[in-house]
Amino acid sequence: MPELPEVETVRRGLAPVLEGAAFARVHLRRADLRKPFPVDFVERLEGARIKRTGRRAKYLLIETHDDTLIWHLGMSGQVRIYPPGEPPPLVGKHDHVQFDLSNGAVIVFTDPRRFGLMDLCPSEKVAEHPLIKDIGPEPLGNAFSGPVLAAALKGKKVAIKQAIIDSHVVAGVGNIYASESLFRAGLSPKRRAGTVQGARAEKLAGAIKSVLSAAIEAGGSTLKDHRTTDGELGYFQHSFAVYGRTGQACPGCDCDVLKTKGIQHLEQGGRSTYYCPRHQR
DNA sequence: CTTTGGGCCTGGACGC
DNA sequence: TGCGTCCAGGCCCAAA
Repeated sequence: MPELPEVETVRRGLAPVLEGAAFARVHLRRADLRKPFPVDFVERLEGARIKRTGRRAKYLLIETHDDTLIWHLGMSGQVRIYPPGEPPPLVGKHDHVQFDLSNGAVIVFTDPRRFGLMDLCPSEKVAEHPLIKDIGPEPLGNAFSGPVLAAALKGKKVAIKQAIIDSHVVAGVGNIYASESLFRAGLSPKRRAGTVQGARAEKLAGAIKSVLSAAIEAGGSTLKDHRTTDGELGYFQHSFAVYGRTGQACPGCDCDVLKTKGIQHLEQGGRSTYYCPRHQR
């Protein structure tokens, strides 16, 4: 499911409910998702007070005094908050984890495809965690800029589309926002990554920032699975310029769909890419 | 070192 | 209605 904007949307929903509360009970309904849960997962969390919520790339970071819960939503993960006083939810087939909080709220993690994962890590060591340590800069942070992106792309022979979904290059950009960013930057997804330097890198870095920021403001994009923690749909999918719009008119140029072919679809590294060949070079 | 491809899972859409 | 096939927002890891 989720790329950076969807995970950030979930984090923003969780923050006011989690911060300052403690995990009262943790219900684990299976031993593993993509990876096994730590054997002492429940006992380490129960009773722990939550100091803050964070996010690194597509990982949610739920920081308690001792441990930080590192939580990935995978492809199909959803997080739902049931406020205090709501009747306890029925346990669904794919509801794998439930957190009962000291403030009475209940958090349920549902993940049909089970590509999500949870791990625990001493809070002071999160940056060195194997899942986290090699991730590139946060695209919305000051550490990400045209020159930084250019340096990461230098010498790369893969297509720029594949380069920007590589988490070592920049954190949190997945398949949808890669297409959308390249559209905003006017760059062809097929262009060799190493040729994106100087002004082109500047433009692409700016495009990544702008599209991710806009998507967060819209509560993310809901294609199938993504929901906010209230169960609401995101609505940025209505703002897609190219993703999933094969054959439709390009919103960035005046190409006549009857004469040209409009938005095109191609496959790169086994993933779908969408772009306008006239608008993007 | 970089790049590619397989694998992990389920469910929904589609064609017959 | 039922069955098979294909596709999906991620990412790890082995192999080339």
